Amino acid sequence: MTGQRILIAEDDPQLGDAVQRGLREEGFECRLAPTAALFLEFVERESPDGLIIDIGLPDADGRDLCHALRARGITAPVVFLTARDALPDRLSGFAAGGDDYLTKPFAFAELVARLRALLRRNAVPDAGDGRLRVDPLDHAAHCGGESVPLTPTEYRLLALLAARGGEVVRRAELVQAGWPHGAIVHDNTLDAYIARLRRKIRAMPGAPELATVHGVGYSLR
Amino acid sequence: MTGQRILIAEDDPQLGDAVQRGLREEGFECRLAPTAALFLEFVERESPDGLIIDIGLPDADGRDLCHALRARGITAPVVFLTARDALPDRLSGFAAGGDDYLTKPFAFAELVARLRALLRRNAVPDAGDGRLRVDPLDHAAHCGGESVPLTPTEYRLLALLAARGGEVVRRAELVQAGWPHGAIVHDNTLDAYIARLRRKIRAMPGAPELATVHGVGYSLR
DNA sequence: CTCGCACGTTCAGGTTTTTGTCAGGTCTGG
DNA sequence: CCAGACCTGACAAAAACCTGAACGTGCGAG
Repeated sequence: MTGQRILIAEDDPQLGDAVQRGLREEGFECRLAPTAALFLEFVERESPDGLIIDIGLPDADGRDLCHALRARGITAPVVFLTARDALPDRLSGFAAGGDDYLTKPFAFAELVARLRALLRRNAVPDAGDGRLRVDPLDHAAHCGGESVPLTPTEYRLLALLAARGGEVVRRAELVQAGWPHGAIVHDNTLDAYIARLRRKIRAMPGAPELATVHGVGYSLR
Repeated sequence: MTGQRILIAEDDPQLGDAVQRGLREEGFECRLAPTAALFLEFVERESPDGLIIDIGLPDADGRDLCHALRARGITAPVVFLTARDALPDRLSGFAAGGDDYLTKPFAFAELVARLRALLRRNAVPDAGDGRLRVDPLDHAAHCGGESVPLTPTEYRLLALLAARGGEVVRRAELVQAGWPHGAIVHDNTLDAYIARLRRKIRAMPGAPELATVHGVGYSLR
């Protein structure tokens, strides 16, 4: 439920899917890239908070990929996944700029634990300047000096809106993010939550406005 | 890259010495503490850049020691060493606020690689000193002049909360930390312990509040 | 051995928070 | 001006949580 964004490079659809689903249940937002090329594209576009890279990708070695990321100034923590656990392999992973290394088969709980440990250390609180910040550490929205607590559903929705900056988020996307278990909710339910969020946000001075884009969705400025 | 100060808690003189010598060759400054009590003293006095802790110390569990460090606002990265590599052991290490976990016997080169990876991103996330201290040596909580004794389970829970400063700790994490042997406990059991902790904490003046974050977990302010 | 104590766990019940929905109104684009 | 989209206060059901009061177990003292 932290809403931190994780990007996964994994070509085995079964494993990739399992990891993705598991992380979502742990509250991460995540996205799967089956090739290094796609992965690079996503990284540039979405600047995720954490990266998981399978070393054996079809179109590149994961370590080379990591090296490329670091060369471009991307500093998000990297966890490598691999079938080979010989020592030289592990060392070359760290040398490439990785932060942790897990050997398949691994326990999913351990992946989560290690990822959390890395993210905890990487947390950069507060970009300041009037922007709205949704903080996974205290499950609240911050803006200016003020802050308001959020319920789980409110949190999921606002996190998505904030993650998109000022971009419009379609209603369907919001519904998917707010009710990840595929619950069926009346169309109106989203409206109601938007209203709640507006009221909470208004309580903070200098907070952005939750603007309606008629017939499409909402955006946060 | 040279001169980073590493503090090692290791009671086996042979292993401790080997690690110390090896790290010196890699250009670290380092110091060895054979007991938790000494380790705490050195940490306070020298504020090292990185910590290596053997979980099986003679006078305390290394995880409790780590808890205590985090509760005091010490944020230097921690690598655990241990002979046991069962999954619950590893998870409890991370839950204690550790950053990495190595199973003996380990390759020295890997220790260095992991330590370097951690130091590389030691951004010092700044811990808010909550004025509540948990002491692994007498298993008690201290605050202001007062102090309250804690039962083992209470200790594990409160230590995790204190280690996270004011951050929210998820229910699942608390259960994992409080019952590291994977015991199955009713959901309600955690509630009961929280209630007890609240009562004990309230007895101390100026103690932080154990706040509920509905649907997520608890936090200590 | 037996008692009392400390600790861990569970139960039942009451309280609070969250959630999904509705009804009735307002707004928007065509 | 109309239909459809949106807004919002209210509310009842559900979920989550709190707490006092047990119960069980292991252990040390007497």
